Amino acid sequence: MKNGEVAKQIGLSEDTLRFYEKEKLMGEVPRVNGIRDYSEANLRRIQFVKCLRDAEVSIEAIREYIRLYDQGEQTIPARLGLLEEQRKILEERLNKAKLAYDKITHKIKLHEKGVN
Amino acid sequence: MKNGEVAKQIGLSEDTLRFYEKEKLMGEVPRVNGIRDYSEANLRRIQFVKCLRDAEVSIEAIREYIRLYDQGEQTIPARLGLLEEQRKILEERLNKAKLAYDKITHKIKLHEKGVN
DNA sequence: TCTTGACTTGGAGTCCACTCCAACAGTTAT
DNA sequence: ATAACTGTTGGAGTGGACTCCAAGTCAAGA
Repeated sequence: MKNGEVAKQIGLSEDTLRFYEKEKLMGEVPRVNGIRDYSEANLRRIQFVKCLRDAEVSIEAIREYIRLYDQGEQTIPARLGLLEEQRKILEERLNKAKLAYDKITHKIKLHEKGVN
Repeated sequence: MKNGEVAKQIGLSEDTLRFYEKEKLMGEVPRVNGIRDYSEANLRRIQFVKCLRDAEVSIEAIREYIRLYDQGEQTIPARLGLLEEQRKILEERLNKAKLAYDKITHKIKLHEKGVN
């Protein structure tokens, strides 16, 4: 599958896909006549990366996770540590979003009641 | 209350406080001998802005909300629209964070079971 | 054969939200 | 009164994550 098709299917720009490759988030991407031909494994990884990026996990953290992953079994403890860390960050973000959401909801309610 | 004290109390850098003022997020900040002397109203606003920024609401959106707020009652409908919009964005973010969180949790579980 | 269109690369540019800095001023402690 | 501290301004610099662009290659269709 070529870059343009993947971009369309996954919902990322072609540039972003190339950028992620440069940033070592996707491992080896095979070429046919110099043209990218993403494998199934590539696609799964892109999906995973996109999911993490959607949740605003940093490129840096994703790269580190993948670097470990590609080194095999003995990095599992390190990977676990990294995942837990990201989980904490996400939890924090969730809480902050929730808080702002609630404050906004509260403000809306005040408006609706004509209090404000 | 002076810039440094406010920074310490609220948990923002002094530069950030000045930056927010430049970006029109704080309205008038009174000066004594050219030195900022934040009022109670200023402080409440800073708190609110911080809460929104913690939830990653853009400076742009915050500025717009505040611009409306400072124009009084007749902007309430517009403000409501803006708040609803931000609420939607936050909801989206929450969902994405939740999704990534779940995927990561799932991956951790797989590791714990030694599957991966 | 010529054009169109999708692809390649390396590198520059953009946007956002800060963050740092130089140069200066006023207050406080010794 | 001199140093240390805390503040001021305008403007430049930073880091992250893209996004755009020029110049080129290659394959397929009119």
